[in-house]
Amino acid sequence: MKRFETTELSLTEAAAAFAALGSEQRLGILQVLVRAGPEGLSMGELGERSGVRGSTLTHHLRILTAAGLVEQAKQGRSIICSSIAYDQIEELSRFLLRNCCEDAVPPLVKGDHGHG
Amino acid sequence: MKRFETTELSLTEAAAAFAALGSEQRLGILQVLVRAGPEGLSMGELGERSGVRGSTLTHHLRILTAAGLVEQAKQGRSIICSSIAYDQIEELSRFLLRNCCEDAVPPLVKGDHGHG
DNA sequence: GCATCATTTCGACATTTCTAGAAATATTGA
DNA sequence: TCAATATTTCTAGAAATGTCGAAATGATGC
Repeated sequence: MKRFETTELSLTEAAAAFAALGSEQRLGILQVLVRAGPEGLSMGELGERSGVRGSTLTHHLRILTAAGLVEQAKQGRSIICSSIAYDQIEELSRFLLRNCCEDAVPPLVKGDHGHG
Repeated sequence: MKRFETTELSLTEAAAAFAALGSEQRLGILQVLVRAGPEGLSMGELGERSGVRGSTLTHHLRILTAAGLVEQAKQGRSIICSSIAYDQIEELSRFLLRNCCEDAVPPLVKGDHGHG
């Protein structure tokens, strides 16, 4: 999957992003990156802090980057990973609630049931 | 997993909730429920609108309710399902960004990188 | 009790995802 | 070029998940 623009997420893209978050191991990895802040960490450092290393770490990072949740940039012989969850989360939340109540029974107006 | 209180989500609970959302099929089901609004739909009606029926639908609904995203209530010989994603989404977003930058290098103050 | 309708449980099979070791690639410095 | 470091690709077995039909459960009305 390619990186997301400001354009709306498709069902397929959103499901992939949620699936990426839906693993304790990957959520832990992302948490380490969120804690590390925008400067990011190398794969090696990330592996040490998260407890996931080598090919397994590569595997999970591929999924997280494909989902648009993490960015990777080459720097010397390291790969620096940093969370870009900040942008994605909002988009995913929007996705979940969009079209809310569109098919509800007539007396109920779109968005009019008090959940914010 | 039991229903969530206002208490903070654990890593395990959050991962389960995201995993529940991480299937195109379940996301479609949830979308139908969100569109239907708070009144909800019976399993049968939900099956027709989502295109997922019988034991497969039961299977996915079990996952969605366990994740705290859908509620089920018996009514006559039907089971009425309704989305409670409204509450859960906020909690999940909070989960993803919590502890942000906590481990960042000193010059950077917690939360101070302009994505907020 | 019996027939019917709505939904779930069970069991089997197909598919996907996870994990990890070994080999491969790429960068750096001597 | 060689050795060391950092990471990825390849491969395959193990584990989890998804799908579906058939039988089972449970509610309703006659």
